[in-house]
Amino acid sequence: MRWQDIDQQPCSLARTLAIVGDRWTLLVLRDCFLGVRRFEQFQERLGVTRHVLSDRLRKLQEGGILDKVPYQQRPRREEYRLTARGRDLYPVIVHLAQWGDTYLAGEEGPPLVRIHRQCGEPLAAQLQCGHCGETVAARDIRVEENPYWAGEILINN
Amino acid sequence: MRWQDIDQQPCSLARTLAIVGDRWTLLVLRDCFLGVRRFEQFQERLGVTRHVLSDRLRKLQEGGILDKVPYQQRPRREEYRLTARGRDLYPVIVHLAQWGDTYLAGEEGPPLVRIHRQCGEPLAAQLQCGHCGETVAARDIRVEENPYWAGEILINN
DNA sequence: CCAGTCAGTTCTATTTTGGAACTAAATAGT
DNA sequence: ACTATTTAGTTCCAAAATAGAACTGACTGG
Repeated sequence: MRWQDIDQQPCSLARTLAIVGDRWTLLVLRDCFLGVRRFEQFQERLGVTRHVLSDRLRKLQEGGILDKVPYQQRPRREEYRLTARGRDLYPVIVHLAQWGDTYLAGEEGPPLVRIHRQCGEPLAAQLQCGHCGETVAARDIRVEENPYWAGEILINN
Repeated sequence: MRWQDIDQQPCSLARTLAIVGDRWTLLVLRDCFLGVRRFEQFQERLGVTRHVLSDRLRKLQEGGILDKVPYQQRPRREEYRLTARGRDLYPVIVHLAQWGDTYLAGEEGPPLVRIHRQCGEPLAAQLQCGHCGETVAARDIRVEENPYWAGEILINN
């Protein structure tokens, strides 16, 4: 199977990765959440080739994650801003970054600290169940299959 | 900059993506969390080429996310199991999948539902601050720079 | 002896990426 | 008027990664 056909699968994760799962894309989103909006600034900060950056920004736009909005006329120039849908990916970015903070940081410690404004402490990100409010670990979850795709997705061995 | 040098950056997210940010890798992890452990099963479920699968499993191993453990001798065969570090990536998988459930599912609805055993309801994943227990959105976070890398990471415009 | 299982490796063709140069549409300075 | 500068790209080619298929090795079971 070609990667470009991955969005044809029913799996929600596969479909999401069809938009954000390419090389560089999640780093582009990292910078979006740090306030970066312009092509030149993405390019300089990431070190990605302009060609690839252009492609990724277009895909993020098509996926409804970024909006391309003009910030000046004459010459017309546009910048990229997170949509509401895009902001919903924040937990993904935070958990990936926190995993790196925990397991991959050097002696100097992590380069950035995320402070939770409400409590003033560094954010210790956890997965929470919106229903009961409890903190959730992998083993607390049981997976049920949508009967429509019965037998295709879960393993039963 | 080449993608393979991305782990040289101080950014924790970049370092994490050096391990899990390649095509197919997060889908391999999805299957790990569904209980898949064997090469043939990953290959059949994902449709990824054996070559690439072999490469990704090796990188996940080297990154401490999977353990390769023998499940039989004669002929010796090995399977791949999530380590504790690997299980810590569960929130990433859940949030990516939930984003797809929300924005990309077809009329039939999402293919899988994750049930929170403790409360019996479908998981509505949220980002929680481990300090105060509150639910966190992107705008609740302020970012501070480690003085060691002063000026290199944040934008100040 | 032959077919089958499992976890890969090897091979070639196609696709994607990296690096550099180039373009377009202006503005600012000399 | 000419030149340099800014910004957001596009174009070109070489190098690297991926897709698809076949092949290997170490067995087991009939």
